Amino acid sequence: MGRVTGDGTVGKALEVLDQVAAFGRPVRFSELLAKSSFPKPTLYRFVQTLTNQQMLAYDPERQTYSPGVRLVRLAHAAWEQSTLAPVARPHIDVLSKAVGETVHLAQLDHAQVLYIDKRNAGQPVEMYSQAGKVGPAYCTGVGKVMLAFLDKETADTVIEQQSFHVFTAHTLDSADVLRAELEDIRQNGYGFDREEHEPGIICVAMPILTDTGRVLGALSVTSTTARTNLAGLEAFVPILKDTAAKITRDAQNWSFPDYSTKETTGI
Amino acid sequence: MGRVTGDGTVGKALEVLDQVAAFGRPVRFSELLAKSSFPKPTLYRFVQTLTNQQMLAYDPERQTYSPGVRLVRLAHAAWEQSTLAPVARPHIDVLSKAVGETVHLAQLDHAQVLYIDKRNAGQPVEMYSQAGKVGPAYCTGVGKVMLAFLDKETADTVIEQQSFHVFTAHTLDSADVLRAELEDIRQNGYGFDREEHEPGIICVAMPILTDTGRVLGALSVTSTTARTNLAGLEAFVPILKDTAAKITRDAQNWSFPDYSTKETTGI
DNA sequence: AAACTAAGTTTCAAATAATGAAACTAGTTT
DNA sequence: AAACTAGTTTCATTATTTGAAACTTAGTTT
Repeated sequence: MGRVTGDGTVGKALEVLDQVAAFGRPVRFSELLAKSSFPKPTLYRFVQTLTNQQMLAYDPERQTYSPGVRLVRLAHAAWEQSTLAPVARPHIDVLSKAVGETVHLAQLDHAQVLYIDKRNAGQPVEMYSQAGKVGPAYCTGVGKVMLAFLDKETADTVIEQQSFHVFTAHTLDSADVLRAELEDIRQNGYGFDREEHEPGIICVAMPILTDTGRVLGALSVTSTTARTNLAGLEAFVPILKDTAAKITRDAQNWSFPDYSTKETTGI
Repeated sequence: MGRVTGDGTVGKALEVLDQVAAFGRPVRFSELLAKSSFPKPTLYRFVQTLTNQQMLAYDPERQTYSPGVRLVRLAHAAWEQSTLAPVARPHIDVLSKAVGETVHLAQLDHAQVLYIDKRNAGQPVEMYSQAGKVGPAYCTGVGKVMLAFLDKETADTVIEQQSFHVFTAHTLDSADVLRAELEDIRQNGYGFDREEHEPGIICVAMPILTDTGRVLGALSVTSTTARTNLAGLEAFVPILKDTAAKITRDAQNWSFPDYSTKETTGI
């Protein structure tokens, strides 16, 4: 660990913010200190500053810090402006209704899959997976199809960063096995998750590419082995391909209004 | 508008981030410069740093900046840990099914309403599209019920910061009118939005308070004048009160696991 | 109750990073 | 080709950050 930060004070403060978020629960100053490479007073001042700025929230009762609400506000702007979500939304709605299964929209963030939208079709079952959640790239459908269409150099960098942690009996557990799988995906134009991340959970995934072949993101339809199988999911390939094409089209035509009138919005 | 930042370099950088988000669309460096109080090279370096850090995203084609994806990841952690959303989720699900109308969960952030969850009666969960959105406090149901139960000092500060922009013929347009309305709300224990923000849109709102009366957030059921009226919405008061009470209870019992095992999660 | 311990907070001189006027570069328009 | 605009770099000055050490609580042990 202890990666070089660069970007001066601001970079260091953001590193602290990431560390707090990485805990996944409210965390005490001393716990943070134990994991941090910063000396005590330095870390202390960063935490104070971030708390003042509402980037962290302090619970005086438990004496713990967690990521603050200001992030929620900022992220809404990010989601609307810097992700595929607003462009893809209407198409995902249609897709979701047509297939009657859970649909995910994801992008690549560093070496991880970042889920940016989701539709629970049928029953709103189990997991509250939400926009903003991250997952591994090497063992998810969306992750693999995005990796498959990256340029070689980027792909190598990203593959190197995969943990290849074995989640199930089907998890691809090395770069070599993964590379072979990616070659297959390039041939087909789409990919599967064969219970590689969670037992019983399978999906078909389709990359969303620009006209020039650059990876924008990926779509997937998820189901369970109890309800269907890979052949069943493969039936969704045409509609997935169609949806991806529409998102590509709209993403390229996407242009932002050049007036800055405050929205009168209705929630 | 040239408010003092404090918190040194980090505070200034975050001010820049807010400014970018405030545009609500991708923005050029020069546009940002025109609105910013920082000299050109200073602003330039902040924007560079924030872009390096993925807090901003740069579109080289259009030469514009927008809030970056790193925020989406961080906000997920904030949403799960520093808001009422995870505690309220199951209760809102129940409420939403029972009332068959749109349900909102909000908190107060500075002087604004921050929506942290939403259920669209018809469709299943459609997250993040609305979580993170901010709205005015003086002319929304959730805003007013939260203001009504703040301690006097905080309330005064917050009321002072309201714009009292007139959205509709029913918008409360001054601090005095608002204060009278808040008194009413304190009497009743709940409040309405009588088309104050958008024509045709009405809601009942219920505060979520701790045992000691501190404001945690607010719930609302929204509908349209085409479908119902205030009397119709008032029928939801008992179930709203019940839901709020359950959220209060769970929020107080809420305790985080003290192990930090990485989640094996299933998306 | 004194001594010990751990967690959190403050101090302050030294080290470092941020600052911004001015100058420069690369496009665009007159 | 001159004038203008947007974006970028330079560098001496200035201000902020840094962290070892000391201090303050609050909790625990002897």
